[in-house]
Formats: sequence, structure tokens, C-alpha cells
Amino acid sequence: MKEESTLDKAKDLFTEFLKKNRCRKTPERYAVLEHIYRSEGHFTAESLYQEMQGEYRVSRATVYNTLELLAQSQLVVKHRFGTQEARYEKAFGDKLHHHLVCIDCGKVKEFTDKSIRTAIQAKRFAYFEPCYYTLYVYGLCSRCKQKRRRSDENQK
Amino acid sequence: MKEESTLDKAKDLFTEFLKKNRCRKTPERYAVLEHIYRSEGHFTAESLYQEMQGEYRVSRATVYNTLELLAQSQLVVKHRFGTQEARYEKAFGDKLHHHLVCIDCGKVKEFTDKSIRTAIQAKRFAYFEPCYYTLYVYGLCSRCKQKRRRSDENQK
DNA sequence: TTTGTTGCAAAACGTTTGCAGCCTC
DNA sequence: GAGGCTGCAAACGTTTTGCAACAAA
Repeated sequence: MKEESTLDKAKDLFTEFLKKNRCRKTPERYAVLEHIYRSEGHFTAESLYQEMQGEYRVSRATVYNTLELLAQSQLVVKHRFGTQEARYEKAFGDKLHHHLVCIDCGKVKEFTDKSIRTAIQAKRFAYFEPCYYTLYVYGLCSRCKQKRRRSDENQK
Repeated sequence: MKEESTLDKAKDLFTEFLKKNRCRKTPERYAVLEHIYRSEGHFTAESLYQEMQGEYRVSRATVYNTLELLAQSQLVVKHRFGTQEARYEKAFGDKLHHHLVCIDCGKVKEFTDKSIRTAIQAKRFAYFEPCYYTLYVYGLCSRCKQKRRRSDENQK
């Protein structure tokens, strides 16, 4: 039995999703999916659009449209860390993780925690069927914490 | 000893915060705080602005400015449930809670869970000082789940 | 052949900003 | 009195939309 790469599996899942929802399998949609699954880390709609320009010609509209489909099919997670711009990341094949967001500089770090994950996944809801979840812990990164301390001292 | 209302306590905390950050105590800022703490549930910057018009004349700019200060002082939490518009809720005096967000209709429900809360609050980070956190569980509310089931059946 | 999808540009939307005047401190 | 804050309107950046052309089914 041949081993399938994460990208291949993601493609299969996307195809299945498109079929189920009677959407067309356009090359643009697969190009977006490929680009995302070949890259690492977070990205924005605009950064994705820019990066893809050399490689495959897609319009911004299609990028947004495809991201919406990928989010619906849970191949991508859409984040809003308090800023105006939405940030995305691939959701399949990666370990589940949570996010630390610095309230001063906006930097985002990831972390994992088994007991948190277990507690959340154990939860059952009477009239709600969970699909996925996001946990953002807001606070100060060490750099910004120091900055604040310094400016507090100056104000005395 | 006189009992202080939640609103009074919130005002005191806000005053303290303003003093600490060398901001002015303007009537507009307190009007916004009062309105928020006299209302229930979620709101947007625009809905807050609209609601306040009869009661106290504040500009949109001041509403945004004050919401920012209230978020910084943690008297208000700012949420981004995947939509473009930010949603806010008061953060002081209310029980800590998490959110269920329907991915089809966007409706938001609250829930609490002690073991989740405990797990999150127990977590320590090496180079990060947490202030607050948000947990959003995305999924389908019972109504939208039924709707999907029906349309799936029709498509067969 | 049908009609969902595309690219493009314009529009919409929520939010931020610049500025003159006001009012805390 | 100084300068932070206000209201207003214009500007901004992100996302959505309308439309004609295209291509998947």
C-alpha cells in the first residue's frame, strides 16, 4: 500500500468536500490548496495572494472564495487575533495547538497542552455539535513585559 | 460598610486605570462605561453608538477610543467570532464563560465548564504572562444541523 | 449547452485618522 | 494655560460584489 502525503490526503478531502457540495473542481482551487499545504505557518489572504502570483495566476476574489471553502471543509482554520486582518493556517495533518497572543506587539506563538485539549474534547453539549475550537491566551510576551516595566519606572 | 454595585466597582477600576495611564477622566468615557454595564449581552461598536445617541452624545471615534481603553483595562472583552465586525461584552462581574459559535447562522451561545477553566488557568508559560483568554467552540446549532440534514436528503 | 467560477474593478464595510475646537488637569 | 480628548468627515485596509468572459460538467 502506497503512503499518501499530507498534501495528497488534503486534496482528497477537498475533492470529497467539493463533490458533496456540488462545487466545481477548478485548477485555481487546487492551486490555492497546494500552496497552503506546501508552506508553513500562518498567512493572510493578501500574503497568500502575493506569494502565489509568480506561481499560478489567481485573483484576490478567488483566494477569498477558496479560503472560505477550505475553512468550511476544515482544511484551513481562520483566526482573528484582535487585528483587522484575518489570519489562516492549515488545519489538517498539523498537531492541534492553541495560541498565545501578545496584546502589545500582536505576535502570536503556539503551544500545546494535553490536559486542556482533553478537557475541551470531553465536553458534550445538549443542542450543539462541535466541529473545531480555538483557544487564544492573550497577555504579554517577555519583550513587551520588559518594555512596560521600563516605562512604568520612568513615569514615577 | 456600604455595598458597591458592579457598575460602581467597574467605575472605580476604570478611574484607577485612567489615572495609572495618565488619561483624562472625561464624561464621555464614563457614559460609555455606564451604558455597557447597564446593558446585557454582546454588542458591537456600532450598536453601542446607536443605542447611546438618545442618552448621551458621543461620536463613533470616542466609542472606539473608549472601547480600546476598556479592553486594555479588562473591563470589556473584544471578540472576533470569524465575522468582520468585532463584538464586545463586559468582563467584570460576569462569570467567566466560553462561547459556542454556529458556523452556519453565526449565533453565539455561552457555556461554562469548570474543568476546562481549571486546565487553562493551571497552565504556566516560560516567556509569556497571560492576562485573559477566549475559547470559541465552532460547530452547528441544532437548528442549522437539521437544516443541513434536510438539504442533504434532498440532494440524494 | 448550462451555469458555476473566474478576473477585474468598484463598492462596501468596519475602523482609524487628521484637524480644529473644547475642556481636563 | 497646556495639551489630551472630542466630533466630524475623510481616509484607510480588508473583504465583498457585480459583471462579462470562461470553462467544468
